Amino acid sequence: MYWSRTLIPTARQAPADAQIASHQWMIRAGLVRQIAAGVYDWLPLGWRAMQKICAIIRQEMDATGAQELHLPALLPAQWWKQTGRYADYGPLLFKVKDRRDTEMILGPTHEECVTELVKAYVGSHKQLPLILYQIQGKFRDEARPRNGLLRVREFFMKDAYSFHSSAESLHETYQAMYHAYVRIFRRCGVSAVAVEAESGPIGGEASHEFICPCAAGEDVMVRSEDGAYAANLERAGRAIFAPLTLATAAAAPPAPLQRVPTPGAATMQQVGQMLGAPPQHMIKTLVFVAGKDAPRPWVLACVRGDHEVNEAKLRHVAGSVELAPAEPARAAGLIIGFVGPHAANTIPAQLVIDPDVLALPTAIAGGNEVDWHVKNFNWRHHLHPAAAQRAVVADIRNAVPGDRSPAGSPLTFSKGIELGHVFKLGTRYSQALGATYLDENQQAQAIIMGCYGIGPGRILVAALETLCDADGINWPMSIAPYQVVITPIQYEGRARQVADQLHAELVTRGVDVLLDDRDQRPGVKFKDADLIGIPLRVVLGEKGLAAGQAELKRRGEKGPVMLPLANLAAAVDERVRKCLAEATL
RNA sequence: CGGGGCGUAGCUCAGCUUGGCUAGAGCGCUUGGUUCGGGACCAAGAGGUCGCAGGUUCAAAUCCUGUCGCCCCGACCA
Repeated sequence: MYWSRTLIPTARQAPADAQIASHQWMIRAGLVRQIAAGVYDWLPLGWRAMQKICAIIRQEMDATGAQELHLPALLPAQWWKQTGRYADYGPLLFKVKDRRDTEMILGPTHEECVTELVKAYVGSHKQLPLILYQIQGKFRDEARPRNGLLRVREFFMKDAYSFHSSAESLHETYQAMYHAYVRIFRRCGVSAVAVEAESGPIGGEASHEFICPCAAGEDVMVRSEDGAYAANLERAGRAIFAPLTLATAAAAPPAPLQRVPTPGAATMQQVGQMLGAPPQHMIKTLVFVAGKDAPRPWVLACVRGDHEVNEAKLRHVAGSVELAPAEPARAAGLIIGFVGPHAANTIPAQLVIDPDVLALPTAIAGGNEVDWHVKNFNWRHHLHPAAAQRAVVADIRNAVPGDRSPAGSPLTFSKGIELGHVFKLGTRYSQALGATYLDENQQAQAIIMGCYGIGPGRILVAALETLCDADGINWPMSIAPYQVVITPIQYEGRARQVADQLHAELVTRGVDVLLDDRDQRPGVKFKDADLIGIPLRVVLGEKGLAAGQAELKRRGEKGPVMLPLANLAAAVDERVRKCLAEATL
């Protein structure tokens, strides 16, 4: 490709709106253009990189025996209501109506769609296992798109879905996908750490996330110093030393609950300041409702004042829960902001108590009346037997620095970008939608499923976040929009002749090459080449040509190497292959 | 959804407090010339519904009201 015929709008300045490095470089290098919050044009250069990433994903998916297909973005809302995800996704789901008022959605993911497909055509165990995948646009009506291309409303996604007649078969495919993912990220030149994850609203039983460590990431991963444990924050477990029960909790010398006024102080910080006590000595009690059908029972989650309730962990012990709306809770006597565990003495609520907060012999807690807290709370003395009987002690808080892994190694916390996610879904979707097969005994069984997602756009963002330098992008050879840029110092005479010929030969050899034929000063061409980050640059200058030589320089390395003009294309081609091979190792 | 900030040329921004001539600068763009190994210089140009609507006023980029959009923090989130 000749540069003068491309659309590569490089810019000296990034727009003020672009905050993170990847976003700034993407715009300065002319990869994308923003259209609306979380909506972007992919310009030719960015689209080439994206296609390279997708090609690698396709190769690795195909190698696992998966088959690519294409599914619509526009989907009937009906399917989503059937699986319950219409409600679960809530406002995150893009909803549209057609002219006949039929409710449709723009798919954020395609479990329903692909399950309906398989339901229609797969009826026998002999047709299983089956792996299907798609790479296409998906939609989410994000509350707040942000961080450039990291959190957007329309995005590309590779989603693979597997269908099985046994848990063993699912496990086999899960492992195959896991290893394919490791290869994909390595080939794309981005680092990725596999961490245990919650499967979230998508449902299912086992799950790993692949996270690229970098400061701009929105995910928190938790790893143990011994390297044996890695999980995301939502999932991360911790070692509980000397576990307590309500019966063995510390019994402080009996002291009556002392009411203390805390006008307007509904947060731990406010209460702590007002009473001059650190949050570690306070009990935070959050009100949840459980189940789906009214009357939904109350669940009171208690953690230490300086800790955060982890809803996923809470669900493991209390089932499906969500934060209670303030008004109904207040009507029931649970004054949000001033709730204490002893509310369970008078209200039939289940207490779920984190071990750390149970270890407090005497604590400050909500007073169960507006603008009042209590001092001297003790679990043994101030909880009635009935309430204590309903109570459960379990790890329900987020891990924090200072915690140890389940095996006892200190935990470290770092940020990262979620690049991919693999799930064992089980039969959640097949059951909801009636996708069954006949087994050897002619019995109908729900198909067992797995699903495996990768965000190609996030791979690109991760590459930019981790590989750029002061001059611009430094693409890995494998996903660079062009592999080689030819830069004649002046595009005329001998240099032009050599440049044209090298370009033609490289094209013939299948090398992605860009020839900077613009009438620009050398400085401009060098700056632009560095900015858009082409891995190999061939410079044709007067002196070199006179000596029968061209310069070959690797982006990011100091000096060039001189190559003879004879067999120049072959030498460049070989260098490209070498770089590609290194990435595949 | 709560809090904060911002909308003036393709990009970065000034002008707004205290209303008043033809709305400015740098970068980018066009034309001509001189240049040519790391974002050149000179000269001449093109380019604007000052986000939109309404209001106040003799007069609005500037003041008032509403509205739309974008960014950041939080809440939320396969």
